[in-house]
Amino acid sequence: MELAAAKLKFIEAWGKLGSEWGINRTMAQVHALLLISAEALTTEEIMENLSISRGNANMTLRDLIGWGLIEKQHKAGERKEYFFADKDVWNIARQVAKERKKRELEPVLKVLNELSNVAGDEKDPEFKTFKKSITDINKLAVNVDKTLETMLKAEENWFWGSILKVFK
Amino acid sequence: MELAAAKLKFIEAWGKLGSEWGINRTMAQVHALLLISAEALTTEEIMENLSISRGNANMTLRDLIGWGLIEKQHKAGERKEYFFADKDVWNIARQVAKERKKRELEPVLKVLNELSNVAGDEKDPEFKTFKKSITDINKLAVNVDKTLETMLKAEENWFWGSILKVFK
DNA sequence: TTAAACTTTCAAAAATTATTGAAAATTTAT
DNA sequence: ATAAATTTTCAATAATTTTTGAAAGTTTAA
Repeated sequence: MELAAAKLKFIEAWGKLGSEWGINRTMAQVHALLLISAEALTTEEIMENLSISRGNANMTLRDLIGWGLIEKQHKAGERKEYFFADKDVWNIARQVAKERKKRELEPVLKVLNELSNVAGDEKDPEFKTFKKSITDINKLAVNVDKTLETMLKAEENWFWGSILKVFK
Repeated sequence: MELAAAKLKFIEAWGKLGSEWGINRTMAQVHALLLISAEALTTEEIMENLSISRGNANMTLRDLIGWGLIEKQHKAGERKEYFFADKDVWNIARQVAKERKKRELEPVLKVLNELSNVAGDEKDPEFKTFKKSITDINKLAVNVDKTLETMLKAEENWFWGSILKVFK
């Protein structure tokens, strides 16, 4: 396969994966494009490459900066902005984990905590079932949260070394 | 907070979480409803409880069965079908992990593997960057895959015990 | 059989989400 | 200051996803 075809295929696959996990397809594609670009690209180049509008490119790039996945660069003597992706895959994984933990896991943990304290009749099967499900989900969520917390602090080798060694 | 209000709040939170992770909101809500129901429910009851149409309820229930999260039950002397959710949260987590691994991770691993074999000019920075990104992502994905594989086979206590002990 | 009870299907409609593109805003060089 | 280059905004439009609801299909009891 040619490099150009391979790039297209990767951009498509990354976009699909993103959309299956609740991340805007275009955002994932722009990220993919920058991930496999040796050089930083301009908004113009990204627009052309992915056939998207200026407005879309601008908003998507802003979001990607918000996720901590890309950064703006400036070239000496040039007006326009260049965009460059962090290529360290472990950094990327941590950054995504960090953002999703903050945006999605933490709010749910908060709700689960509130719901853990609902008072009711211990003889009522409906109450008992509710309470048990909430408590169990809460425990699982806390474990996931702790593991992510560890991952955020860890070096890649140490993290996978620890996990895979124990599981071998 | 009243049990009724707490149930509503949980259904809403579970639905929101689902939609943020690429799972249809209604599907997550039906799952939530059954998770906190002591008794199996009929399609009719689910429709009323969540204010959704018969068609929607039917399709959603079929999908949930496809995900292995709920099952049909029949009551002696009754025509209609009842639906009941597995309440074991560790089973649920494994089931979701298993399905998403199969549906989403494995196809991506396949593509990454193909892309790992793209030939090109080692002197070309574009080729080198592409190759390195793909190789690194591939390694990460393989590690995730192995960890999920272990999780699928593991008992809850053993799994979290191993992870959290190492990380303490 | 027949018919009532119940479930499934799917084209059309509604709701949601993503994208466009042109105008407004901003920045920079002169 | 002026104007060209560039970026940002956002109302309108398009695309996608979800939901509806009524008709068709199936099952069961008598």
